[in-house]
Amino acid sequence: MSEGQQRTPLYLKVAADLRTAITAGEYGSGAKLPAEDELARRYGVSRGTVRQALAALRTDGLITSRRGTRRVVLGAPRLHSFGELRSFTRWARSLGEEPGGRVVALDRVTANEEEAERLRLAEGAIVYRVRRLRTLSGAPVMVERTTYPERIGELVAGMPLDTVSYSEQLELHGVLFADARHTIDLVRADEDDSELLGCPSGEALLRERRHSTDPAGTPVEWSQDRYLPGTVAFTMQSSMATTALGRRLSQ
Amino acid sequence: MSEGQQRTPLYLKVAADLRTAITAGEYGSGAKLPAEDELARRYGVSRGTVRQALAALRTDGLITSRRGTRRVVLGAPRLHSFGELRSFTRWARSLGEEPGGRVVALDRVTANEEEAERLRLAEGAIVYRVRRLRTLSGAPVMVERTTYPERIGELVAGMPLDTVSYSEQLELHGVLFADARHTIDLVRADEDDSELLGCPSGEALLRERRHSTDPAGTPVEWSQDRYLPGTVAFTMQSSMATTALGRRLSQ
DNA sequence: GAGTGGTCTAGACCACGTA
DNA sequence: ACGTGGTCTAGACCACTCC
Repeated sequence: MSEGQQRTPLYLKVAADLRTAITAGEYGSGAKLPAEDELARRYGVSRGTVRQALAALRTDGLITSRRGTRRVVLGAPRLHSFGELRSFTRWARSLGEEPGGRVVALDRVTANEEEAERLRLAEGAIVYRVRRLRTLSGAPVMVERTTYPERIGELVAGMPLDTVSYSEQLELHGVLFADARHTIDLVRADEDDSELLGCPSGEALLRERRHSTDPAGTPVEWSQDRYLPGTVAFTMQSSMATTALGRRLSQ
Repeated sequence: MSEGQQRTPLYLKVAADLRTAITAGEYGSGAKLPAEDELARRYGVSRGTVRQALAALRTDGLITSRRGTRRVVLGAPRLHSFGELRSFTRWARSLGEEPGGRVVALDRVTANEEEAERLRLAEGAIVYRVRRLRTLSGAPVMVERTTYPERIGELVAGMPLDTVSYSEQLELHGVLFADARHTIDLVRADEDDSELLGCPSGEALLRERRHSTDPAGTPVEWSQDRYLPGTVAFTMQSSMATTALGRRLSQ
């Protein structure tokens, strides 16, 4: 018997069901969720599976939890999936905006010290540097400077210059993104930024630096994105239990 | 027999042990961790406990994981604990810097619309607005505007004006912080910011807005912090499995 | 095919909150 | 005292990777 269907884990189905129930307002903000045992009975699964589902909602910031009382609904979160976070294109689409992009430069070079370290390559290894201007409904929003290791850069270099989403294309080629580390701070626009974004040189920009790895832990991308003021805000959720967020001194 | 000792969960001990082993360099970046069964045997715990420990390292961005292969070490993360993230004082101390603060204004007022919504209070409820200048080793770094619900504001108002850490004092009074939602973007310094921070009016500042709740899900704080450029960077970790991070359009 | 992580179950005991 | 979530165990089966 062929089982063509992709099986979703049980706990994800439970989580999805609870998530829709919450966002549909079945539990108001501040309401109490049913007990774990009750949910287990209701969904016909074990308590462990329910706990796995609830943990997912917890890290999304949808609910609290503490020993001794029922879980409490915090409210709808409006955070983004990993895909929307990683891909400008997906993010734009999820907002109903029309994403655009234009490659400004694409170079095949030997990695400098920082690139080699970030991408965990030997010094002098080949990398591809891509600079792109990203637009939202035609208006310039962000300048993206990305360095790819050779294997992935080759794929990027082979794509048409007007490719809207590299991420999606790369995924079609089997390049998977699994983890990312982000740093957000403020920088001044240099001459290139100023020309591309149409802002004064020296203007403050919101900068996100992103270091992504595939499921095997191999670095696949090292990027530096600079956003015009007023175009973007980053949001995140942290909790006593799970925190993957920090604050650093600059540089 | 009295058991005076506070018991730490087993899985946290295992996680701490693995964390130190990793940061001590026992596993180089890119190295493979022992299998779950092996770790379970080594620590004398069940596989479930090992998995709980590994999950913690995963959300810290220390390791990857995928079906079929051993977990791979990504490297030392340098993210902060929830406490260090929430408290300017704790953060500063963890860097070896000397935190300071000065209360600029403390008002007992009726909540405006935004405050009422954020703190989930009825419109017209009493809140406390506190404005403080925060310093690092004497140098101005950040202006903090915080709104507290009445119950907590009363505690804050009763503290000496030179109290360095409200957070720690509040915890001593039994006020616990459990979850927080953060938004990071860029704003222009207004007259007050400019005077306190000693920067030109209109200067770009890095802004963090923070909305914290206690373990019961009750809002305890709504704060807006404005950092001088070049003093701070925010870092975070996201992964395909667990993402509590997003990107929004401004406002 | 062997090894490994992902999912799931069933049951136990404990720590905390509330009444 | 009781209900609830947090921790922990033991065992099962599956999906994936790599040899």
